[in-house]
Amino acid sequence: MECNDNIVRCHQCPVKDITSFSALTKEELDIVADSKTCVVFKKGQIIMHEGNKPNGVYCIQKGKCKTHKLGIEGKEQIIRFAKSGDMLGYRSILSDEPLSASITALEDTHACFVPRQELFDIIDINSKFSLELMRIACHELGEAGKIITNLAQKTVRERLAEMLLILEKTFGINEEGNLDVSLTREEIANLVGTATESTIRLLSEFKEDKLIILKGRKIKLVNRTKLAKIGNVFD
Amino acid sequence: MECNDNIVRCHQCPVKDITSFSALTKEELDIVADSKTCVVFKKGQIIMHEGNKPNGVYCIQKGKCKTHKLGIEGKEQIIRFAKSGDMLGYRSILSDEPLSASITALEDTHACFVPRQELFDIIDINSKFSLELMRIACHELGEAGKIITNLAQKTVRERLAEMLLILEKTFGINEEGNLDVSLTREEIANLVGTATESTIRLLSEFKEDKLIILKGRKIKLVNRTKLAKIGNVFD
DNA sequence: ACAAAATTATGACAAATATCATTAAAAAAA
DNA sequence: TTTTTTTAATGATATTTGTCATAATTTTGT
Repeated sequence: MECNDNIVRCHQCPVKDITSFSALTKEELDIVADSKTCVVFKKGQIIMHEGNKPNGVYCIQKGKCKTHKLGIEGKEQIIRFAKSGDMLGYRSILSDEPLSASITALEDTHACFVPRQELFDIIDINSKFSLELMRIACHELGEAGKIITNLAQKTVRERLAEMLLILEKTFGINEEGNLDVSLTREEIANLVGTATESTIRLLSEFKEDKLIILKGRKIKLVNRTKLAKIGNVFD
Repeated sequence: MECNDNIVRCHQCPVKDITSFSALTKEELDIVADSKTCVVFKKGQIIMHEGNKPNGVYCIQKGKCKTHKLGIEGKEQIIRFAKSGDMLGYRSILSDEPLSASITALEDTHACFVPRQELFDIIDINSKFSLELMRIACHELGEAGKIITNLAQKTVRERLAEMLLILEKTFGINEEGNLDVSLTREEIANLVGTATESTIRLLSEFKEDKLIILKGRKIKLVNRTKLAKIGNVFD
């Protein structure tokens, strides 16, 4: 799992410019490069565990993760996703609270661990970096408000239609034109906030109505306009 | 509405120590004191409007507010509350996005407006203040995750029971022992994410079952243990 | 490739919740 | 206070969604 070959240092990291670390000076990036550890998580592996106190954050170089909380009777609720360039665990570090959710790799994921202290050291000397962290946290807070409103007011059908569009926006599509993320029906249900059976039924309906094409876990969106209409998506 | 009598300057402000401004030096607090404007909002008045770009934040000295988003067909969704010591509009300012929600006074509310530029000036020179802002935003993000999980997994009945306990925790109780906040049934519904009629019915049930006492908008919690059990509240 | 395990699919039914309609009560305005 | 408006209460009914059961299919591990 540990692959501490710092041959690719942060300065050459392909995701450097899309992370908060883009706000760092060359010297500050040295601090990160010297203290960071490279790690690979296998598909399905838990990266961070709800309730724990992490010693730092992970910066995803390549891969996809889900952030999920334990709900009633152990049922998983997926809160959000993370992909290349995203930082994991910063909420817990910056609020000085235990992790409010677990993070699990959806596919093999390469990430760099940056220790807590180095983060705080940089926050202390670089207000641009601090602002960038605030921007991310506050943006996420706005997104959370949208999700809350949708969960509270939309039907399962509406939420599922919207979620398919969100998944495409988040992960894009692959060569075959399918959503570039593989989720079980149960995971989709845990994301939409419904029973697995309901998700299966509604996806089948969408397929019947030629809005999507299903091939196992491969999902291809066909009629985005109609999906947006069903999902009451206006933006 | 404007009451720019700076007789009570920030240094003597009763809520100074419970706000992020507690991280400021005397000199930095001077900057705030010199640039701030005192304002009073009447009950029901909109303080900030969803979609707008605010020019600064409000710091609540006294009063209560609701933060609410427009949902499907104009239906209001209450996202969170704010009270003495809370800052309004910081999410939008720090993410440089339009307001994701409106803020309305639930009762006459005294607040101080601090212009955007002064905030950024202080962020630039005081990392302790920046960290405090991050702490608040990240804490709220954790709370949002809990709300998402509850909305996705709990029944309306469970959410209403839990919400009564949350309202008590947030606003406390007054001399008469009632929740120290006055909300219409519709507002409670818009908070819980259900139809007004369902809220009315369930509150009546809770009253029947001697869990609460209702007198118009006055709500007194009687059996908190049972409410917590119904609401699947464990903490 | 094969067996075992997990996931997906579908039907039947139950439960929760929304909607619409109407009346009663309370709060706000004149 | 009195009137007007808004809010609360309640019944009847429709709709949505969840639950349980079972079978088919796919994925995973060996």
